[in-house]
Amino acid sequence: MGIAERKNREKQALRERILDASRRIVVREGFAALSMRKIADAIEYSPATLYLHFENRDEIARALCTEGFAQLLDTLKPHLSIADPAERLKALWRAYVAFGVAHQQTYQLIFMEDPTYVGAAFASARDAGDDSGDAAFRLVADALDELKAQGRLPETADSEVWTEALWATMHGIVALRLTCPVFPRAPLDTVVDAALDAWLGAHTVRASDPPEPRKPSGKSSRAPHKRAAGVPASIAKPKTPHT
Amino acid sequence: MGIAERKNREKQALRERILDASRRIVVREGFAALSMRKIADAIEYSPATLYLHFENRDEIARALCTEGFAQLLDTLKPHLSIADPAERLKALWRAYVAFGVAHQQTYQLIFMEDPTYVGAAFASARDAGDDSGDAAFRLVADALDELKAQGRLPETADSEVWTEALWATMHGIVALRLTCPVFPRAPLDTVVDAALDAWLGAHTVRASDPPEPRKPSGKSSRAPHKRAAGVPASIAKPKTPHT
DNA sequence: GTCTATAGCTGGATAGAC
DNA sequence: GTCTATCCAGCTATAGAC
Repeated sequence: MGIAERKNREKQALRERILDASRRIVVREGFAALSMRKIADAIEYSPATLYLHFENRDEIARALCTEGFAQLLDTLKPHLSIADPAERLKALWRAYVAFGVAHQQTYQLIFMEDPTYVGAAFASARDAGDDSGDAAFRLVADALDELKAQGRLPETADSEVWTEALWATMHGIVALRLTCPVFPRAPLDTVVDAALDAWLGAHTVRASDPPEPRKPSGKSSRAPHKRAAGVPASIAKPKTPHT
Repeated sequence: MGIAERKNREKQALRERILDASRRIVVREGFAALSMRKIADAIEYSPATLYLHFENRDEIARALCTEGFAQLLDTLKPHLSIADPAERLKALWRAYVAFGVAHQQTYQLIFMEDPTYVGAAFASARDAGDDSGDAAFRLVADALDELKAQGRLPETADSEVWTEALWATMHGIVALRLTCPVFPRAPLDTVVDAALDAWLGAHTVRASDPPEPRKPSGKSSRAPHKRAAGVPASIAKPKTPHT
């Protein structure tokens, strides 16, 4: 069956060339500029040929999303080994923002273009046995749980909710940066770090601070909370139901 | 000059009809679906006529942005009279997010479409004597300063930076909501409130806490934002006693 | 001021020859 | 598998008649 295999390889190869060309176009000119004609030109095939490898333009777009999403996750991976959960989270989200800014068009394609694209990226990651989309979610939530266990986050913090909120924050920073010229006036890193500090505390690891004897009382024992070591009041304080 | 005035009025009226029709199209079908042909159809004029009132499609888009931006600011206005700065900020940002979700296409047009549009909205608000874009910025920053003065925010918090970070957070929530189907899993309000609590503290007013002595200079590194008497024209109700 | 008519372009997608 | 040729649709914008 050597012949069939070779043909298969060649087919795969062309598919790759199509995606390569598409990626280059998107990166250079943005997703709006991606047309079948342009791709065909770039790879020196006729437009009709593309349809033998992809059903339509959307399928190419989704393939690019999947790729880009995997690339993003790869970028984050190295930071997972950081022991301290707060530092780990900070490194992760800094890398996330850096990716978004460095790969504007890719980031935009994945998260800001067509709602079906993100879904596809998540789903196809799932299908690939590579549960990475949801896994990334869990990694953040787990780190938050670690922090909570160490008494460094309010007990009332729901790690699922916080995960989404953190994501929104970082996405917002990237998104505004890409589509809103008046943002930011401060250096981007400053804003990122301010946000991370607000969420996770401005502290470095406080080995000295013993995990606080958390009263299970839940209700705000309006504590003599020393606003310890740069921990923003907002975070250090237990949540009280607001009026 | 009654005749000239009537003609002028009629011209204005048609301009309005064009914008009305455009707005309806954008709201119903999204900005991408806005074409000169479609507008002309909707108002039962020929496409050519549109060019007598607007230079091109972009100018119509920018006009819609300006409108939408003003509408957004109007939505926020009522909350400016809230005395407690934390509560004021929470109300403002909740309203901001609510606007974004309720007027998806408008929000998207202003902040997520073309980078030049936001700029135009800000700028034309400025030209109208109505310094509202920047004013909104200042209102948030001022509220943060109040909080700081009351010792409810860490002294190291740069209110300019926090303003941008808060904006990014809320924008991220809206943006993800609009373009990312997997977000949020938790109810949207929950995420919004979690974010607001994280930034501003879950506390209600603590009258017992003595306002901390305020350092006049702070560490606001960037601009010499003097603007001392610069109370915003349109938005600034008698509120905000700023420093 | 308003219309008709149209130039001129870009695009997705397919039929049918080779 | 690949190409040529082509259909059809949509768009912006303008020229010139009325």
